[in-house]
Amino acid sequence: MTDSPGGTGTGPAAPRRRGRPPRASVDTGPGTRERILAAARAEFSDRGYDKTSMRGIAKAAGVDAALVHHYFGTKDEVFAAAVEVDFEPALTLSAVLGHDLDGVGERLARYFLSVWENPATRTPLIAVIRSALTHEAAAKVLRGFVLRRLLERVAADLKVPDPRFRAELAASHMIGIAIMRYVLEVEPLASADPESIVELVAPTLQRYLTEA
Amino acid sequence: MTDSPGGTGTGPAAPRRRGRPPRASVDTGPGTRERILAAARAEFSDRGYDKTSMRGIAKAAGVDAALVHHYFGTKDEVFAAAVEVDFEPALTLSAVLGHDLDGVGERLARYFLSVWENPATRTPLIAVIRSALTHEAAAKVLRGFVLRRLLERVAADLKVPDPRFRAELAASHMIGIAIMRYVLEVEPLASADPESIVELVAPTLQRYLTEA
DNA sequence: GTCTATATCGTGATAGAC
DNA sequence: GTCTATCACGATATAGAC
Repeated sequence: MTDSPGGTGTGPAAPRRRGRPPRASVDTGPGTRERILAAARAEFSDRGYDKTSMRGIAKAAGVDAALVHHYFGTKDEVFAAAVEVDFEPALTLSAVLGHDLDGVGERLARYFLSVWENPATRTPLIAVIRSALTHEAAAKVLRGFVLRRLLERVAADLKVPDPRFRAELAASHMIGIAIMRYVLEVEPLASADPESIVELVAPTLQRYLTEA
Repeated sequence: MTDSPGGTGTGPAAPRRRGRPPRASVDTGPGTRERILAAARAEFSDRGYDKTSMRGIAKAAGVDAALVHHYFGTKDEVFAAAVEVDFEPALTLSAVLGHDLDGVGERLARYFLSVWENPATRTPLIAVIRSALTHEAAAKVLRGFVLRRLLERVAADLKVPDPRFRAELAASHMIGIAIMRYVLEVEPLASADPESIVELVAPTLQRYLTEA
């Protein structure tokens, strides 16, 4: 059984490579992979998971559709790679929660807006939120990563009854703002000065997170 | 012209109704049309616009797919008919905003939760929200109807600077709560007692809508 | 490594039999 | 009124030529 390349010579004995790793490992192309990822992020962010097609990603990246499959495999894997945001929130969150809880509302509001005002971090976040309401994989990302890890971290430092509940109320407000301002782009919220939002929202967060 | 039922007696003279309107007015079926609408609401609510198919609606309603087309025409029309909520918000809103702005935060929070706790009103709302982030027609419904008409009505009564902005901040919080509690079903928010939510959220709304 | 060609499926919508 | 049959289209994914 199992042809060894040499064999007896009876057939053409096309030497079928045996040990070749299944997925392209060398990655010679210049920035092809990165271009595809950037295009995927933009597409998922603009259209959400379902309405984004592999063809559309490929066209936006200027490559062939089969290449996307070649690099990432299935569509779900493209999505996962596209929204995988590398910033480590634990670090920055420590600075936000910081030493005491005085002024945590304002620091949190400002941190939240800074993340969303920066296009590099905003794009994958919009992609996740847009897709989370209709696609289960995206919902898992939102629930598991953003909410679980962030909320647990925040709730751990609170000194109020039902800290998890308080943290979720704060999060619900920020998610609502993100949707209306960055996804739905409802005016005048969409064009409002970030500082004017901080000014009004900070006391709310402060109350949820600290006031008994 | 036009046969009178008695006639001359030549035929069996089955008395054909004369004024019969073109589209099934009598609705002979038990509640076929209503069953389709209910199934459509459920499907749109569970899956969002894009992932809901005419075939799926038909199967859930126990009818043929072509019937859905026959009754409603296009998929967009089915959606429009399914989410068209008949409650007149202007009336109830008047009671919420009421005479003075004292306690408007609590009345608004309680009204908001009562609408979402009632399955009859919740289902089409979830359908709209689920679809709004990916489907333009649904976004139009949310933007134009819910936000425009409700927000304008609320903002008109406020006595603060930037009333529209204030009303949107309040709305963003309620939308965020609706998404986390009813769509994503994040715990413990999803199972929390409505009154405990009112208790914490009411002061926030009150401040946004009244405090200078 | 890159792309052409294609297999397979599900979609919305329509025409027409009964 | 209800359903069968079908069209035209776009989707994911794969096989294989160069």
